Amino acid sequence: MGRRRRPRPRPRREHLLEVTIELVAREGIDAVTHRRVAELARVPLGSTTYYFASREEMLVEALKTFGRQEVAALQERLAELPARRPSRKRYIDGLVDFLAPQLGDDHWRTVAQYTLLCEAARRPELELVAREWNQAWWAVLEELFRALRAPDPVLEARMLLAMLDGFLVEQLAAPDPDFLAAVLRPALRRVFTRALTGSGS
Amino acid sequence: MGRRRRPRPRPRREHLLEVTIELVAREGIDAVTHRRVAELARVPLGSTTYYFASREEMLVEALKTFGRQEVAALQERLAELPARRPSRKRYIDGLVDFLAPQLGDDHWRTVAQYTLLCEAARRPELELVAREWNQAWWAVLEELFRALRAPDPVLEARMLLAMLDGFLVEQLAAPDPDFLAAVLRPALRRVFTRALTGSGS
DNA sequence: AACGTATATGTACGTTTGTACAGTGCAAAC
DNA sequence: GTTTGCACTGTACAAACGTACATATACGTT
Repeated sequence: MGRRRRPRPRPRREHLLEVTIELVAREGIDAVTHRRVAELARVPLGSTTYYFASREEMLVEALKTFGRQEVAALQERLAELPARRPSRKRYIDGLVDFLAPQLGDDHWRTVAQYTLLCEAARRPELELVAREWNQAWWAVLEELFRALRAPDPVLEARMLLAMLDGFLVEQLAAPDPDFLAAVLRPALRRVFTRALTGSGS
Repeated sequence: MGRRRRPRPRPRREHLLEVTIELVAREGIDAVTHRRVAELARVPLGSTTYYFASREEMLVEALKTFGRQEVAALQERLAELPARRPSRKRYIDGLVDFLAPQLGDDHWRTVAQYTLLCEAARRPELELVAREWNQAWWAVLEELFRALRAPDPVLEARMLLAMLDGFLVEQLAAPDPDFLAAVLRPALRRVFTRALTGSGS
């Protein structure tokens, strides 16, 4: 919680992990080599083998750390929605605001996120992080639908998360500048309206 | 006519592309090297440089071809749903049947699909294929909702595709054996019921 | 039979890669 | 003041890599 007032001395290791993730997102996993990471982090080559036993470990560690950071960020952001008597509109705006940066400035973080999921299909060590990430979101959305007195918050949450995932994945490849207004907001409106009326089997 | 040695009915190049995609899905893009591809395809190393100008070209070509194959497969499968007077149940079953293999035998194809999308975020050459894939699905689902007389087939289709994408991405990392019955089918039921009543803004 | 061309392959070369490791500096312990 | 231990780094090297290219083969044309 209490943030150190030292701006400089961030541990080397964490810095390397950050650079690695950025590299994964911007240039692909191929680009993650000891030398490239060292160059971007402005540390000597030896550092990369000092802090990590192998390239594999460096990469996996970076992905895990990143995934957990995203979960933490989500929960932190969640705390900013106190919402005693939540309105539907407020939640829609909240979600839109939450997703908006992912389509712009934080675009590369989204790329990293879904690259992580793809990689988790192949690497058992990443399965847990992927699962944690899903569950964090489910919890958030489930809570949300519960607060809105939706009849079936659990399924509702799973459906909404899937939809948001899908939208982000689509935007990965072919970003649409008008996506927020043209698609996301209407879609969310529809989801919330329906969830509240409880129509459907 | 074949002298004696013509066991290769399929052109070499296509075979290399298939092997490349399989490698991407099963071992990651890292694993795609000339030597590894040649080994798996059981062709001499020289072949890989003969058919492709560079590793880059081989990889991109493989991803593009794969993407287009998936689109073709989708439309082919679509033809098997003639459905003059479609019932809701029939479409649900159709979609479930269509997605089911992706979670089992064809799991690695799904991995390849979303790896392709991630890669398209970084490589402009892949943007078009990604877009084509999206549009093919939109067309299919839009048609579907239109046939069912849903009030807003366009938005409906976009929402459903996003949801399906999302579900598949989730299953990538942490496959749930009971996913079809426990999540997908109920979710689809709900989507279709709602779309037909037309509730929502 | 001789030739020409497209297809195909084995080998070799310069680079990049992961990683080991001997060495350096430096602060605390003695 | 010397020793010790540890955080750190520069260098070296075998292995793997992408790619060029000279050579070989197959086959239609002449």
